[in-house]
Amino acid sequence: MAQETKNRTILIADDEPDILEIISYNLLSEGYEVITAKNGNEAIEKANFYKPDLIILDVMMPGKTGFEVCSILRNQSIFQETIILFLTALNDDSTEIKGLETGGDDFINKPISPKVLISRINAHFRRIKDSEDFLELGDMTIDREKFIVTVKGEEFILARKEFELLALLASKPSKVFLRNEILDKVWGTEVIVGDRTIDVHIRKIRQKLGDDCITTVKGVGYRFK
Amino acid sequence: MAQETKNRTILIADDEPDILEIISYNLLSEGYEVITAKNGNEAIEKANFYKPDLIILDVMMPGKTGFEVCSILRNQSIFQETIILFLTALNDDSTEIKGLETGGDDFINKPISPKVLISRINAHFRRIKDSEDFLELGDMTIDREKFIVTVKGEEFILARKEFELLALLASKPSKVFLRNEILDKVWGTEVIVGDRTIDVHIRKIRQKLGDDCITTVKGVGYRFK
DNA sequence: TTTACTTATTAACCTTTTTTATACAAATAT
DNA sequence: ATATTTGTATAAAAAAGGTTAATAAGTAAA
Repeated sequence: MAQETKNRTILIADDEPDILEIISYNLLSEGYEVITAKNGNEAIEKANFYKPDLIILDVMMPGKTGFEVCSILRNQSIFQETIILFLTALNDDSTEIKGLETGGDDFINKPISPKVLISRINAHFRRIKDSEDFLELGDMTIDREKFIVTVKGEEFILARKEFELLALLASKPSKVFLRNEILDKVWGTEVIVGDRTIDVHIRKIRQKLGDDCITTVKGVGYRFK
Repeated sequence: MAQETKNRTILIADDEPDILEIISYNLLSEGYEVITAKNGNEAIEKANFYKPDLIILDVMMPGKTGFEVCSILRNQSIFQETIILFLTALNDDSTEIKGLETGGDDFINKPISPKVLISRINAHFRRIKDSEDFLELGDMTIDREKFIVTVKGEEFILARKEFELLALLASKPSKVFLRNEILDKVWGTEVIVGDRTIDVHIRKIRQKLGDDCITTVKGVGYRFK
């Protein structure tokens, strides 16, 4: 399992440097990208900057507690789907329940066995499959790593925004993506673009791959296939 | 949280009747449907029959162990997405790791706190939300995510207001929605539209899906089916 | 660094669809 | 029967999206 790179980023927030180091070491050797934070506020900043796939929060931290960090992040739309786990030495039921009800996905007691932690993390990732690197949809193929789209064996080269837009729509075929949703995920929340920008990109994709791969749902959004 | 029905089924397999009873009681009062099994083979049979959304497996059971049951189920495509949790008194790391690597989603040590168990179960269900976006009503199907309405397998495309109106009426079949209620929920409180607007939309829905799906209750409002 | 080229965005304008208003017919209740 | 409410056709208004071309911003090669 180890060695190869997973393309998945994990943020760990804990005020004990030892814990940070042990966990980092183990996650790195499993192939995860690791970001660390020493307190709650740093965790929020780094989460926003690195947009990790999974976040490990110590409950007791100076400044903001793990629970507070979790609620704040869960209120941001980009962290709605992020896996969040709590870590704590406080081994009591009500704390655990509070953590899970605050929006946490798992709750792990210290002392931690690195192997168990990794197993749990892997188990959580097993359920997430949207960011797969290679999509095969009917006669179309989308390779996120090589940035290549294939229709009936023929290769097409899309520009980056075109590609990301297509990949997003294709990640859930026949789901209608709202314009806001598209803007959030392809352009990010900070960037503001005019209201014809999406259309123009859609048009270019259609021009290259054919009109029928993306359908418009007027007043709502766009849908793949 | 308790009382209302969740429309979610949980299968519990354990050879200790006491455990079965305690967990059943707690899950039932949370609104879950509960199925029980006394051993591994029974668990497999009942899983296939009831197709539960979540399965709780005791590791040590006569006949087949929880791990064996898990592998067998995971090999069947219908249980690929099912949430599976293990329960055991064996509190050691390697067992836990084995459980998670066998395809389990969570691993809980006995003795169990029913409240913690429920919190964990709720946390797992929080990630699965497809059933809310999808309505199935007789021979009609309304998919809020895909914005598709289906009648007897045939797909219909409705405009946004038409869709929202239908989805509202269908959200509580046979409830009569007052005109004001409809205006509030579909148009919002600020917008003011003429008094024939609803009728016109109702007409268009009837035109597309047939006259009988929405009935008029004169002087009161409209009702689905 | 400059040049050539690609990509991203915007603005202007066009087309289509959706939504609403109007007018009148039909239905229903009192 | 009459007043009230709802149904229907039509058309206007509004909204949404499509298209094109121009411009800005990046990138890579010379």
